[in-house]
Amino acid sequence: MSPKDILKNHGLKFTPNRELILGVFINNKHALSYNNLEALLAKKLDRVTVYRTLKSFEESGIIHQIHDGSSQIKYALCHGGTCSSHQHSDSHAHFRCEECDKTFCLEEIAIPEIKLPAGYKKESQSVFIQGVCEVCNQ
Amino acid sequence: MSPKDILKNHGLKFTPNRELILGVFINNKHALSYNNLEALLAKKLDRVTVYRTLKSFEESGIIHQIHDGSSQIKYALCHGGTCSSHQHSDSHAHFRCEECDKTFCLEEIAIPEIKLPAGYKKESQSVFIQGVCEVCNQ
DNA sequence: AGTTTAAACGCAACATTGTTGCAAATGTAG
DNA sequence: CTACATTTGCAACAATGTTGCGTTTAAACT
Repeated sequence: MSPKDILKNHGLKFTPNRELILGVFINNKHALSYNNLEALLAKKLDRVTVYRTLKSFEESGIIHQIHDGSSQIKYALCHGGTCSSHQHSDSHAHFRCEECDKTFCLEEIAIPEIKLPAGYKKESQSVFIQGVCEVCNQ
Repeated sequence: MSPKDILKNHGLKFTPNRELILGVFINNKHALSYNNLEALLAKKLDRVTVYRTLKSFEESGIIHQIHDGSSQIKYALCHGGTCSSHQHSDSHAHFRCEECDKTFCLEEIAIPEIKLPAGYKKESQSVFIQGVCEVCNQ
């Protein structure tokens, strides 16, 4: 699906800036911070535009936030079409490789049920794993 | 154990500032960000001092970092004496209550083994759960 | 195609979070 | 009590993110 179609399907206007930013996500399999994004964007976009674009992508279910150990919030494409506005089915685990320092989604693995102590109610959970990825572990 | 003893046991000098900050952690069961800490410290300490104190507490195994969904890093006391310099046995889950907006450690619950895809090597993992805590869930 | 209109954009300014260098103050060992 | 390394506070800086506002632009509608 082209960037244009993705934007339209999520009810967003198609603009050159959005096409650029979405393209960077499509071409990179790992999660991106604002910092990463800026480095990958040849053309300089205003910082505000980038942040606002990230926010609208997130709110329309195109990307989701990932909090890895770093101080920056990273973003990655949502897959499977299960994400929508304000309801991210962000149920997969995230993995950061300590060698290449990339963070990505592990859609494949199942996350076992985690039991809370009595009295607690669970709304969402996130599992974050650090180690060495399959590319670096060779 | 008094703040003075805790500091001595971890090889840190005893100073009024450190006593104050450690006291705030002892009196609060939940994790604290710099922001929280500043609000709880009656006496105004310099921002630099607080950050440096947090860093030395962390490096000596008194507190550990917690990354909850917020943009700020939070800290909580290490329990069980299993943490030491640069080797935090941070194997428990963390929980943030959506009602009282407090984050704390769930030392009690066991975290099931999470299997990675072939080729990946796991070094550490963290489990973060959001929901309603036992106090608010009534 | 031309007009309209709400959305997107860029700029300036600001807020928060965290760090670095340096000189002065202070805790602790001897 | 002295000496010395550590801690502290100040000033300055850097990174990350937000807000307000006037201008531009995508796209819907004649």
